[in-house]
Amino acid sequence: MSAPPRPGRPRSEQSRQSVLRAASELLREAGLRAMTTEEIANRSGVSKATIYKWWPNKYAVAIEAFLGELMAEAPDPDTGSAREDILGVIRGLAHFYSGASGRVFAQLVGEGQSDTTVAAELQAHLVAPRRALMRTVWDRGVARGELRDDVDPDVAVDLLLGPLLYRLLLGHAPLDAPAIDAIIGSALGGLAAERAYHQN
Amino acid sequence: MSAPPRPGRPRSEQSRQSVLRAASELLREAGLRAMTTEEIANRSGVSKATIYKWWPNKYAVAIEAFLGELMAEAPDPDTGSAREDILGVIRGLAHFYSGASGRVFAQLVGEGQSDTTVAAELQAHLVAPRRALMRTVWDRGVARGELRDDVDPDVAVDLLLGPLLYRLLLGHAPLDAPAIDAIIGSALGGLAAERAYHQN
Amino acid sequence: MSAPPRPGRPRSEQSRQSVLRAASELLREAGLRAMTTEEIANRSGVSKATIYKWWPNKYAVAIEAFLGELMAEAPDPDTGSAREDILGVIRGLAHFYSGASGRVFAQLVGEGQSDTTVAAELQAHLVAPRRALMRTVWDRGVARGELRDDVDPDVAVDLLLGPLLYRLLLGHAPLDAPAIDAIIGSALGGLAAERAYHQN
Amino acid sequence: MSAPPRPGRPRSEQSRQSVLRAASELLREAGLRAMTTEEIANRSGVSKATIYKWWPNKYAVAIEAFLGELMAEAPDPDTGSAREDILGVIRGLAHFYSGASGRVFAQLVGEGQSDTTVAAELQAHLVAPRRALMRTVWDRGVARGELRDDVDPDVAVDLLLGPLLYRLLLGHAPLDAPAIDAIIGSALGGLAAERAYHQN
DNA sequence: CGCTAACCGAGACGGTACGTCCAGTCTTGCT
DNA sequence: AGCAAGACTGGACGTACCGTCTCGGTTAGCG
Repeated sequence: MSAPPRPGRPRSEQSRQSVLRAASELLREAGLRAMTTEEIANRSGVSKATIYKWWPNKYAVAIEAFLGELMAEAPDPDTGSAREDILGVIRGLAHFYSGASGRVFAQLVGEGQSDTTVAAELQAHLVAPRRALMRTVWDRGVARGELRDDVDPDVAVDLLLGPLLYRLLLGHAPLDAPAIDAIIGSALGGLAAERAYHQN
Repeated sequence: MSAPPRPGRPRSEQSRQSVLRAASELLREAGLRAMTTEEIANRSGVSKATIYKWWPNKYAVAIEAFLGELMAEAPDPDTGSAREDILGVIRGLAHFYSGASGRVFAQLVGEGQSDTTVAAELQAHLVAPRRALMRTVWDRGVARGELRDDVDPDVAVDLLLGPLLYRLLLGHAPLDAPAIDAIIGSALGGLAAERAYHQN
Repeated sequence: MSAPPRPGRPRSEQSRQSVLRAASELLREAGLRAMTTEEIANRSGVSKATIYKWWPNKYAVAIEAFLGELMAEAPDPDTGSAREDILGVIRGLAHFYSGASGRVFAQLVGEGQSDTTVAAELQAHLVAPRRALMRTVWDRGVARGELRDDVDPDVAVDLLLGPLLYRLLLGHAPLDAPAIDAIIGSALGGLAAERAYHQN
Repeated sequence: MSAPPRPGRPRSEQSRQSVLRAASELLREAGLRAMTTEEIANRSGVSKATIYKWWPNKYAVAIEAFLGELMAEAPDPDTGSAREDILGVIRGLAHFYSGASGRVFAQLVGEGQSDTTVAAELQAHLVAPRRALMRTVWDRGVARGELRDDVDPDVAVDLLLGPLLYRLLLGHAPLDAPAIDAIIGSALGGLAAERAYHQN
């Protein structure tokens, strides 16, 4: 049931948490790049050697700290209406992106462009789960006949989430409630004037 | 009309080009982060002091080098069909994103998450022009009655470009031709099963 | 008579010997400075905590390991001739200095320059006994009238042993048999051309 | 005549001196082992990177700092008497060994036991010159008939200098004036009771 | 045609963070 | 109690890169 008692002094849970807490604060105060391992060590009272023993570099710490904060996964709203479900998920996401966490997330994505490890971690822990949730919502809507069954689900998810990321990372326009509603509305309704226009 | 003739030796055009060429090579070979000013100086035969005299830091060099390569702006296809115009523009963009330039662009966007200056330069020189082009195409489609006139053009552009950026930056799915066509097809046709479903 | 039986598990003699044996090997293979407590622990199968429980630091382990190897003290030759006695002692010493033990000894002396404890241990266990032996030989020679009775015995011992240490520690010349004989011969005979020259 | 003007900014002589001065102070205050490169950088106002550019490690800095302090080489007394010449040189040396410089020198010799580079530097700059001076004095004494011509000069020098080093490094007895005189007196006069005793 | 201002290559420099290493201590649970 | 295993603090190490700063030498174009 519990972990097999391994010999030797066990890893200090308190140290782990102090490090993650300190990293979390620094991420908000200074940002990912400006945060230094040294400062994490100072704030947390945990020595640099210990930090490097458990994490390969500050980005790994940042990701774990960031994930720890998200606590619970975003819940599946399941309102009975595909449109409302989608809006629910996306609004939650937009709210997350708009706050301090959004900046940190964006910086992690940025780092991921040059650091494969960061990208993989992000993919596994932050991107995939959200795509999966959206996929669940999508499949339900299709099953109920509210959403098109001739659209590749991956494409559909990209169409719903892509614009948010685009705004978060390029920052050319806000991510407020009206914007979200307009984006989702247009994604569902389509951009072409005539339905017949679509013939893929 | 032309530059007022200033006293003293004029800036060396050859140095400028050597630097940009060297930076360009390094961007492809090593990536944005791994590229060092020192190495640009070595390869170009231009001293670090001169580089710092004309550019504030290596990111400015990278952006200028990167822009110089793009040469001509993407042209407006203007085929007579809004759908074809959009496909033309997006296919060109996807091709660009899929190559080596795409990686560099992604790294620049990544850097922009922590560096306001980089973000602003990207916005001005790489993001805005493309949005503008897409906007032109969009407006023409609306005028011809092929595209909806009740959708905010900014939202429409986000819907068309967002999924591409999403795939480029998160890398969860490819950016090949079939994917592009599916994305654009779905964006135009909408995700909802019934047109009436849309009522924004 | 025997040790008072203390409560609890007694110190493991086997651990002690494993540590000393491992330290001994490492001293020869890597030298005093490069030898780490960690490695002693690994090789000996004795934990670092146990090592630090019984020795204050790695130098103490090194000294004890080193002493253990010397086993028997150098014997007093007592040949009947002071000259031969001196040569016997010094030759033994030179032989010892010339081998691997000599390097270790030199490194310990080196460490003693910055670490008082090491210096004191060396003094007590390695330097004093040899000086004492040499002093015994000296006194016997004086008593027999072979050696001068107007020379401070400490000075005499320094004169006989000093050149050896000098060669060991500065390494400017070898410590082979002819060199030893020449040194002792000159020390006994004196450097001045005329005996009368000496008038201290 | 002067150095050929090499391109680039010349090495800062001021930095060099600041580093050496700071190292010198620290050697006296803290000793060789306790002195850190970091602290040299702080005191001197010279960055660590610059220090590591010009010296491979703190021991190289220490040696250069130490040598710089010795300024002039010890002069050849040349009094006309070999005995007086020897006494002059040795007394100067003993005085040097007895002071703060002596401790530093001893620590350097100690370090030299584990670090070949340090040993070589010491040999070249501190040991060899003194042996050379002593050799000069020796040869003159031999030429004048005051010193024995049947003793290997290297052995003679070892006999004169060895006991000093021995006392410096093992610290079993002082290096004061009477000790010096006794040592040199005995070295010249020899330890054997009868001159005939010597027959090497 | 020579003056002079601005250019430029070479490379030293201060600063800052990095990631590593080792000494020595502390904490488990087993023997 | 002793002990193996191994986590932990503290602090120095040497490296790397950034952006600034001298040097000496070069190169327009004005006077």
